[in-house]
Amino acid sequence: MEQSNQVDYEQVEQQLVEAGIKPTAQRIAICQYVLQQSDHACVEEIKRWVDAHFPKISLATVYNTLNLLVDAGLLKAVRLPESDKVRYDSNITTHCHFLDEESGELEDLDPGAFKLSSKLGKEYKIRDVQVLLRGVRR
Amino acid sequence: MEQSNQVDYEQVEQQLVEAGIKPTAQRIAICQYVLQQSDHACVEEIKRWVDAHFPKISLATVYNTLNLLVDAGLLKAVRLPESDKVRYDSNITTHCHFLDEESGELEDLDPGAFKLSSKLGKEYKIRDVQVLLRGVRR
DNA sequence: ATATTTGCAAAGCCTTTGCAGGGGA
DNA sequence: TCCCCTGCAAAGGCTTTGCAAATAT
Repeated sequence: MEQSNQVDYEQVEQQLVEAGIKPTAQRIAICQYVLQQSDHACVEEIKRWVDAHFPKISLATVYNTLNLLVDAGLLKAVRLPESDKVRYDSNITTHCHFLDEESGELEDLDPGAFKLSSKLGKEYKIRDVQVLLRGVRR
Repeated sequence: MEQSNQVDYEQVEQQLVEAGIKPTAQRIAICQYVLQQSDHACVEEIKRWVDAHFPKISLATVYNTLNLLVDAGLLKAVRLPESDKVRYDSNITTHCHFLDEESGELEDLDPGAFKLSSKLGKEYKIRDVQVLLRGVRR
């Protein structure tokens, strides 16, 4: 497991090109983790993974790349009130998060599990919806 | 306008006592703003207001007091992905926020304007719900 | 050859903390 | 008096930035 397989590599490379981002080796490495494998990872985790799978990379490059991906719309940045750390979510569809306040774990909820009905006036143009449920899971 | 009136003062003092917080002059000053007048203010704004209405206070005390209020449940901390700054919300009921991405303004939405229905399994014990709509308002 | 990207280190921003001095009960 | 609070300054954590060296086309 955790092998950097060829499929991921090429798929990610193509995603970058399509987004107008030059697919450097560092960026591809980061994307293999962040777009394909990780789940709400923070920079620290991303750096750790890349360090284990790529000869050498600087923290600054990790940050630069993640910002690039967010700006390109390939990734969403998520920030929880209790932490200074940004988490990165490759699920860019509108979905709902559940935060287990005991474990700190953040998970995606089944989109069918809830429904948000809005009766907002037409003056509101909604571009994104973020829903965070917090509690505990037994 | 912006007078520190007696009604606010006493009301806030009582809230603090009820929450088990010693009502010092600094804390009351902060609360007069943050519990009574401000709307999603950040520390910077709070400090500015208090400086204008109270002889002298340190930034550390502002932070300490806000954390105290949050821990006591009198205030909610809100953090938007695009900012490092925490905002403080005295509306502690479950409600929905709208962020105008052009002005950066955060407003409460009418609770009747939307509804969140959840069909989550019983293993989920929800303690809080945070909904943020983002977009523009014409 | 030329335009980008990388990497290091330093700086930046917001928030927290240690500790001495001060004030209220 | 005694305890808690305040305020300063320093530290802390995360992220960004400046700039020179390295890289790719």
